[in-house]
Amino acid sequence: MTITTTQASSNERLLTPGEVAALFRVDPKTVTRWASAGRIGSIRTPGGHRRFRESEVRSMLADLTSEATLPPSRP
Amino acid sequence: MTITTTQASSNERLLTPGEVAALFRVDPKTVTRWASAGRIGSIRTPGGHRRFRESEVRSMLADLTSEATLPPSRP
DNA sequence: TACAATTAGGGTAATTAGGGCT
DNA sequence: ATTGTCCTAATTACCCTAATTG
Repeated sequence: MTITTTQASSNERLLTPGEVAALFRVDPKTVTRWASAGRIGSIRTPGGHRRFRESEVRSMLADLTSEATLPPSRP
Repeated sequence: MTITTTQASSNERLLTPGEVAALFRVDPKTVTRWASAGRIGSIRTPGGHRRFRESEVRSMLADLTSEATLPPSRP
């Protein structure tokens, strides 16, 4: 099952640095550093504050779930 | 408009390696080894640091507790 | 306009990753 | 075989003030 939420960027829900930080269990400053380093896409408000695409954040969380790929059981 | 949050694992509370280590009374490095060996699920921050699901950790702790509390239960 | 909360910056501690070793 | 400790490099957390947000 592949939920391909291909939403236009206009309808995309945006998250604040604090919300993203809560999801990753990190400090909001850390999310800012990710954006500065280009590790996560960001949109700037006219005042300079960052906003993040919810779909991108969720996919990052889901993708990094499994650490060690469990090999299939030996028959 | 009612958005039924279909978030499988994203809104799960996460714990840091140090927090998990404190709960198990082990060194944080040991928790890292568990993750590398696939004995415990882990999520990676974009920077490479690991986060662990609180529910999974609690479940593992419950198993330890029952093992330490209950006498050998198999006839 | 004023207000409380959040964020952007910059600097300095504290954790963590990774490997190797006992 | 699993855990603990030592090391370095990298990432993250907490301190501050000023600006933006809603």
